[in-house]
Amino acid sequence: MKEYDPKVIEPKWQDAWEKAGVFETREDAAKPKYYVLVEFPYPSGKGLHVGHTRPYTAMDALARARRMRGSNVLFPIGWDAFGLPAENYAIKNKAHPRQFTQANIAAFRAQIRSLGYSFDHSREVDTTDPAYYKWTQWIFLKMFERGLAYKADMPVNWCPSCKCVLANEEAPGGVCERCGAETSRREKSQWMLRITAYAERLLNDLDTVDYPARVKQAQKNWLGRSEGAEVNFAVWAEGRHVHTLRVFTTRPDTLYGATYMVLAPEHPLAAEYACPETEEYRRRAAKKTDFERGQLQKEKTGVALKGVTAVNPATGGHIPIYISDYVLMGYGTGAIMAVPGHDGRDWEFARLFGLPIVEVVSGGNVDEGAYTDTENGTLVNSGFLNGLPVPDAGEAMTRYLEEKGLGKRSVQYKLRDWVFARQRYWGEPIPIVHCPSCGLVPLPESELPLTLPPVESYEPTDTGESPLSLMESWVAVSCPRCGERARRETDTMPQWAGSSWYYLRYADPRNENALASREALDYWTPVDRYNGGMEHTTLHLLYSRFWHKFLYDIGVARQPEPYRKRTSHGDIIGPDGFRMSKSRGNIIDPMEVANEYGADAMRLTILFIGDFEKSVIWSPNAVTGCRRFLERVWHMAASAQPGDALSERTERAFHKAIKKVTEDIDALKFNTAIAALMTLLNEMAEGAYSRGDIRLFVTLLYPFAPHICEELWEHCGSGGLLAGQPWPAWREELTLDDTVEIAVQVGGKLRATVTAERGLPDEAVVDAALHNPRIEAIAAGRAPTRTVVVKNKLVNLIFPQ
RNA sequence: GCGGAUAUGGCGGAAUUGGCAGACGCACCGGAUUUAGGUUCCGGCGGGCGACCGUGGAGGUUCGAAUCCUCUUAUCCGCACCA
Repeated sequence: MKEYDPKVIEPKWQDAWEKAGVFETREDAAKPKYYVLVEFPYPSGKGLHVGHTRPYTAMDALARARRMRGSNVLFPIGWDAFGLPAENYAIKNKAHPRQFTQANIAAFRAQIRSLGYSFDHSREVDTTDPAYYKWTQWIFLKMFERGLAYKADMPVNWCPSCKCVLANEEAPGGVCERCGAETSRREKSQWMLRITAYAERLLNDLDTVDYPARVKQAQKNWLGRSEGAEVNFAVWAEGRHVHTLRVFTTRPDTLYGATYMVLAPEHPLAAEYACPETEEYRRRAAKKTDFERGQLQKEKTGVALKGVTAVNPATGGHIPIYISDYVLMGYGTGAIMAVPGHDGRDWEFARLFGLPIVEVVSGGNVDEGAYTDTENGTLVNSGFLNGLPVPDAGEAMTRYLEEKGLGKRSVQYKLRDWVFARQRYWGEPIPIVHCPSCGLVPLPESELPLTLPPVESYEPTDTGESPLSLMESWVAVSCPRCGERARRETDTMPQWAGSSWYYLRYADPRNENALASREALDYWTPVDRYNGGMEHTTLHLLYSRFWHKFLYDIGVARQPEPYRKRTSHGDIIGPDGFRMSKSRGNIIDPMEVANEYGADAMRLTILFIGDFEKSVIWSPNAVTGCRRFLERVWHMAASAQPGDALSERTERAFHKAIKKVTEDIDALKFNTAIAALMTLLNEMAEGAYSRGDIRLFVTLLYPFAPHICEELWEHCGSGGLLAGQPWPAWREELTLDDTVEIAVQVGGKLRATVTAERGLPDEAVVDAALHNPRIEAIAAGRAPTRTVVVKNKLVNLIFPQ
């Protein structure tokens, strides 16, 4: 037998799998389906990185094991190929972004293949393919139909030097990524998706899915549910009631302590009662980016709104109204009642402006600072609430407000609606026409897909519009409703669009009449396992849950939740302990590792290096160990005794390992599964072993290192592909040894061990322990006052002092 | 500030309904094979001469704690003026 050479055997088996089509999946009612999903990659010019290989290798092992265990496994891959790098490439090279995208996809496909991933390539999807984005556009139209897609004025980042609208990611720190100029905020009419309409269901249905606690918690925080009340404050000007100002508060119990009100600078009332001072403040606030507002969070600023006061509905007293940018227009009503006695921000602001601070919950010292830790407090200075504990007082005040028509119980979410437009070329065109008489008119479904026209320049325009806006022949269109001259929407969708429903398309990727057939969705969905990065928890994962729920509501999706179980891999950190980055020069290229040590060794290393769900430092030495292990498997296979019979000597070791490996793969404990195989190999090496033993061994190793296992399977004279073999079963009684080592403790400290038959009665175990010479010496003739026996494991003896 | 995690040998990490801490691998040390080796094989490997001591630190519960409780320190990750 030749030396182990991954460069020869790996392509050999990749070809064999492809030729046999073993990873191509079709519906089969006779088999249980199992849908394993990984986040599809953005095909960048840089190729696969370790961030891809960890989840892909892990899910590949799971998929391969599940196939052998008899499931009909759907393990698809595709390309999330819209996005800025392709567009920047196009700008630079004056070429269509498709060229760049196609080349990258080809490179990714080749790399993925060379690592031996068992994806079903016959089901590939590409978000930039019109046959795919036809359905992305279709979903958008359905949302528009139901009022979930709408246009609204939203502040955007504006670079005055590039004359360009930037996404938040393109303006880190309030500075244009491209030219370095300071960006400002501008109002722009933008497409929005009403994800907030689904906030409650997105929150409640988390109870119905199996996600890691940290993922659920992050989504809960992001959704940010708060219970409280809306309270109406009458606004007076020139001696009469001119407005009613609604505020949201989580603390209606503190209403007696509300000594002033604050409006967000963007609040309409602030414009109505403007004076030069407030206008100046509003201008300055408008210029600040969100980032700058955040930076200044400690220092309060503001201006009084002159000529108006508000009436505190509890006290009946008039209180002043301010504008300040510590109040956000995007949350609640854009106005707050300020309770400086019990809110740190209000306290600071009140101090700055010399406003009254009233204590309404006893226990703190409001002269020193806001007293906020009030769960167990009692109300004071609060009329009918005096003496009530805080929770009861909140309840009493809410009831009072509702009875008097002064307010009502209310729930608020931090979640904002989703800005669903980019002024870019390389995205799905939004299939809407602007008609002077009909307004926003959706394209008829029959005109989908609305494809991207070729343009001359891919640069955004001077006005910050998409380059599509310059394509007069494309933009000018007759209104689908009235036939008059109208113009197409020229914004495109954000990159999150295509990835919000791709897992449904995999079920039926070539369907021209529906995004997927009902039969295919009934068979394949929901996704059984979805693994992805923590960084997608609050964007992609939430967005796709939202789209899925919408599709469920209109009868397309078959279940209310898309993913039954979500898992999240930890990051791989550079060998120096820092996050991998170009500037640090600590990037590990998985293709280089695979090239040097083989794909199998690379896969094994990725899985063995640490707990899959935790972040781990890449250690170059770990590859050596894994490669060495494979070499050892190879050499042992070469020198195995002929014969198919399994050795009796290692029978129990095998049954233990089968159980361990099977269970660990399901639990994503790949590191311990591989450790168990190393242990097993060590035991095999202690004596003679047959080709049959090797065959069983490579069957167990196959999900992790498939190429070498196929080669050795063939070498051992077995027919067919290992990929098509059944997974071995274990017998529980053979996973246990018939003798056990029992730890003997005295007073909880280990003093000896005794060997005993499994299941020996407690008294006999104690007896054996007491006859151990070491224990006899300690006992010195005394009898134990107490004995604790843990069956087959341990006995603890307590002797009198 | 809020929320979530993590802390175990020289290193990566095992061990969780509380029951022999350090599985497995790396590195290292010794030996064999090898004229050579990113080879293979065998042995050793938490600390301490020892009684013993050891899972970030301090208490506690328990016959028994890496594991449970209280407090605390450090690091990492989200979110962040959310009323």
